[in-house]
Amino acid sequence: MDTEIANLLGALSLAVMDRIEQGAREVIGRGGETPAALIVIGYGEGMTNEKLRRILGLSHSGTVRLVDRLVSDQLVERRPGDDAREVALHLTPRGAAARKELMASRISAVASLLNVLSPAETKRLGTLIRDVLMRQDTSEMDRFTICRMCDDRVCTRCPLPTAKGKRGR
Amino acid sequence: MDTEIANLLGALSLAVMDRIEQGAREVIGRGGETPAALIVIGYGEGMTNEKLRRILGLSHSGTVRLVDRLVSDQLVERRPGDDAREVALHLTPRGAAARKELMASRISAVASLLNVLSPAETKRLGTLIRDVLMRQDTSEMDRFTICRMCDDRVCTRCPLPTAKGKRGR
DNA sequence: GCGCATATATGCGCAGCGCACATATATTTG
DNA sequence: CAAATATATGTGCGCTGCGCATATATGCGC
Repeated sequence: MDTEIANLLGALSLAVMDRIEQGAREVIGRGGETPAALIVIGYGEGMTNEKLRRILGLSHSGTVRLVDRLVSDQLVERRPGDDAREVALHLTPRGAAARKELMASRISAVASLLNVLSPAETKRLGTLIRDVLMRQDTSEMDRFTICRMCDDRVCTRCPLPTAKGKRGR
Repeated sequence: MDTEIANLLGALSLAVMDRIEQGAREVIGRGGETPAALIVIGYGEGMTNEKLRRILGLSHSGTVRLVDRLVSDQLVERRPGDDAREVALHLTPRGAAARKELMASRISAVASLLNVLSPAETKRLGTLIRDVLMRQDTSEMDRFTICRMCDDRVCTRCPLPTAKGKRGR
């Protein structure tokens, strides 16, 4: 049955995200969309509050307060944007370091679940996951949303259609 | 690279959980571990607060307040347990209906991502996911935790070692 | 300049959760 | 059997994460 496989993927995804979120909380001491925000801000220089908001799927105020937390944790700083209405978000050195640690923690959390497969099985699984992602009908923003925790040092060929999922534009 | 595949699984898992959580919030108007709690309570009659706490990975008080919410939403009722210290949690008719809707929403959310694969590909993916889960080194409680959103009408042969993952015991 | 859209910030409140503590019932031990 | 201990639940309090409504500042078209 197809639903049985959907159920299995749901269970695996839950296990994966549990581990990712736990690791993220250990690294930066924050939960919710805060770790994703740190990663997204690092994709490009000068991410704005508004773009971040759309990628994370939060409200305006929620995003402002999230950035407040990142600023007070000295991981991010607000600089004036080219457009004087905008705030350009930049990682501090501490923020860049935390971001790297965050992504490493995420990869290692997933890998620890995955390393029970043989290399051949892993490769087959990778191909299938790539196919699933490649064939999704995603808007530009959807792609950034799905990729909001992705490790851009590792994801050199993002399968999502028509974008690399790497730039904060 | 192995880490590349880990990254892809992380991205897919995030997409899957985003959709599951959004659907759950639409069905019962609550987030966090509340939907999982409703599903877990439905696995068996007389789930206790303490067992629930361990499965969901929450604190005592967090669990009590979570159950308070379910009770005030008239989805769950507290009955005296066999052991007079325990509270036996039971779904109300409304709770059982919400639970079914919750699980259906979850399956359909995952299936909508998965239906881009051919039947043969889907089957291969199912086999690989089953292998990943089957080979995990999980404690008894880990299994309930991983299965805390599983649809017991669909998951007739849970791959997790040494248990069916179906009973609330 | 004026009206409107865009981007950010703030006041306020709620959901979800943990810590510390209190209470009630079982279980073990002397 | 009584006392100490373990187990299960409930409560006061506060924090994090977030949304709604509103206010302010800047850009853009006319």
